[in-house]
Amino acid sequence: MKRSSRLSLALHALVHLHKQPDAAMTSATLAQCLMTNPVVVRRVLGELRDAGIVGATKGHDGGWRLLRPAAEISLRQVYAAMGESLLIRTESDPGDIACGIVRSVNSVMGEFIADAEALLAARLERVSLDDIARQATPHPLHPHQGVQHHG
Amino acid sequence: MKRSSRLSLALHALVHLHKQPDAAMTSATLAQCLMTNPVVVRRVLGELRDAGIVGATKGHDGGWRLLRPAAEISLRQVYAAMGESLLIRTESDPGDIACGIVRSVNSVMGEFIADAEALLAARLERVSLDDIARQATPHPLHPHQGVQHHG
DNA sequence: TTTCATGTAACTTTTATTGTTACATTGATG
DNA sequence: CATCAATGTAACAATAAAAGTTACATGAAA
Repeated sequence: MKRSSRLSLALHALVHLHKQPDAAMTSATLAQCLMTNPVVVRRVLGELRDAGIVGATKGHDGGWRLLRPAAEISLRQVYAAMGESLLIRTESDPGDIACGIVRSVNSVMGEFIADAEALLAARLERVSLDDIARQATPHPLHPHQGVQHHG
Repeated sequence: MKRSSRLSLALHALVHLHKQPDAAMTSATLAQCLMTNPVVVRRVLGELRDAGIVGATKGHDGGWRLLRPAAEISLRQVYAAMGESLLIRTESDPGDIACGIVRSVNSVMGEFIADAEALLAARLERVSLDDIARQATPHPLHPHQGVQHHG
């Protein structure tokens, strides 16, 4: 896996854990599913563990498990746990801040970004891990749920 | 300038052009203001030229000018001209799409991102280049305008 | 026709991310 | 208690994206 974000990697792993609720999955197994490296899996899931979303056990039959039902894990929680922003960085180099124009560009954009972050977080709160899992194996009577718009 | 986005570079350049309406500014002069390279300036402003936001003239006394009043240039237009997304990429590697879970993660996130893009664009439409310029040299009676929230 | 500017291609450097190796740590199990 | 199997983490290598640089063609004005 070359060009993916940690967020979608995390979601992918979480859905796998959700679909295998009876046994823990090792980083090695997950790495095969995600086409990446076990250490990368541990790095990403480690952050979700610190946030109380998954649990890890060592030793025989150890591995990773979901700690909560998928319907109670929102994408907002996942993305907050990763400490990642959905928005690109727009600030300039620290050296530039002497210029008043740079400062005001940073200030205006910074306010905008902070505002937008909150807005996006509120929308991510409405999508759960279960929503993704259901779309992966759609129920016959509810073939396409999709993201909830304009709610 | 090492770690900055093209968008804030563009905004910074545009404010400089706005504050010097009588003469064209060369990429070399702008590069000094922005602490970067003339070619980088030309690359960024070239996209704004294609979008009709700035004009470039060659030869003696040539350089860059704003083609419209700053109050009529919205940040949405600028960011659209750069063909850049404010949101990070979340898709996985093309090789992964065989997995149904990856497809549904991509699908859910893709819908979300598209939705969010539209939302952010609508908000950027409300901020103009003039808003940034006024904050850089605040008017005594309106010392701090800020970004228009919740309007 | 000389000069000064943009336009652009090609390449180098830098930075961030991801992948990898190696090893310490911890818990179950015989 | 020794062993095996897993996570935890540090350190390093490889890769990709972004920015910086050089070089030169093109066009407009004096």
